[in-house]
Amino acid sequence: MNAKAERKERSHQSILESAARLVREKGISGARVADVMQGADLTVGGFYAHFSSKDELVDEALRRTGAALRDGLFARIEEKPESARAEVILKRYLSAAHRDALTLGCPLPAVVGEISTSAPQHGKVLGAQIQTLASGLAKHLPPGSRLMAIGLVSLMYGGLSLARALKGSDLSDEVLRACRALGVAAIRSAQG
Amino acid sequence: MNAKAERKERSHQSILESAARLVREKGISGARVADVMQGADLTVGGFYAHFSSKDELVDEALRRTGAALRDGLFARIEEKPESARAEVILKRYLSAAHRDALTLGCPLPAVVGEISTSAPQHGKVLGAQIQTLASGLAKHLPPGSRLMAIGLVSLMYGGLSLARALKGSDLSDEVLRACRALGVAAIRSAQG
DNA sequence: TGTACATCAGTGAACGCGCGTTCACTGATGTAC
DNA sequence: TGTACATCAGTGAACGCGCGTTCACTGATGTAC
Repeated sequence: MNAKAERKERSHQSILESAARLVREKGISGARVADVMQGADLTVGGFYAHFSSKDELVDEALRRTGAALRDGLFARIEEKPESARAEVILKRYLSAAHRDALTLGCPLPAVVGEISTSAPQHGKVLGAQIQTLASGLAKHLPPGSRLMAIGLVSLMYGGLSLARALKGSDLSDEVLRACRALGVAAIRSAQG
Repeated sequence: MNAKAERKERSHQSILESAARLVREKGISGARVADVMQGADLTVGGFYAHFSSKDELVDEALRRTGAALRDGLFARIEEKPESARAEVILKRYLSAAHRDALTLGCPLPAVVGEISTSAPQHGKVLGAQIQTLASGLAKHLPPGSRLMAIGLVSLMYGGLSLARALKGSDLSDEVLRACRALGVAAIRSAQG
């Protein structure tokens, strides 16, 4: 029970990574089980040896993409001067690079809209991810800025989401620019 | 060709209204043709006497919901003192009532996420709606506030979208409150 | 160590259901004379 | 005005396809003795 279990674990991770990519790019309903398996170099039938349902996979994929997003946003943030950190996080999130990297980065734009018509557990998972993200951002704002962090997360999500939906038009770039300006002004005024 | 044409026109409007309701509530893919027709007290088969495809219906529904949203947001806004107007619009949009009125109000939360995987024309229509909304808001901000208006629209959309996705949790109300605070601060600082 | 059997991840096809679209038909409204 | 025919919005069933899930089977890995 060694090589066999290891191989299975590798497959499990491949499936999750493939699902994470597809969920970010096409949302929950857009991430078809057959496509997920193909992305992991496997065939559909084997899926249920790893997950009891698509919904279970989606829950895990949401947690994984949330963690990956935070890793990226907060990476090496201690290297920046303390007062610049929140601004750096905001600008990383609201960058053209992040908008264009569909299979990486934030899953929220693809996922939030279909949450209320999908399995209720997904809403719980998403809520937890958003809380965690806001808390992470709040650490780089003055004490007592919990609500401000939530507002900034909403602004970031809203901007990225619209920018992706409008991708290819001038408006898409303007949205990113406008949200960065609005966010930066808010952060600076909070820092007094 | 009178009573007949009138009846057809009434049906046409019923179908559009039904589609507008369903698109706001469940998004594009969630607004099934059969359900739309049922909502208009008609049966599926008759649909294609009115629209050549579901995509054509969706385009018209998006335009209609956009116009209805603006009507609501900007209604009787001249009755308010000039300096309070932008704030009133922001608060109308980011209200719990608007969050809870799924079949009325803004279609963006249900629709934006699936735009990039749906018919390209829908993206065009949506872009135009967003432009128009931002322009309408800009009229109630100091001259030259186009970018600020775009940022505010992004914030409003982001907040409402998250609040609807998180509906039922405390976080949902906090999101609305946080976005109102952030938006109000931005408007006031723009007004100097 | 070798041999017979057990396990189980992965395959590929099938099943059932939902959805957009099509189509033969109906019956009320309208037109021709 | 009345009568025979034409039109066409709306019906209800069927079609085709996509998708989640199931299932009989395979073959490599592991276990018992």
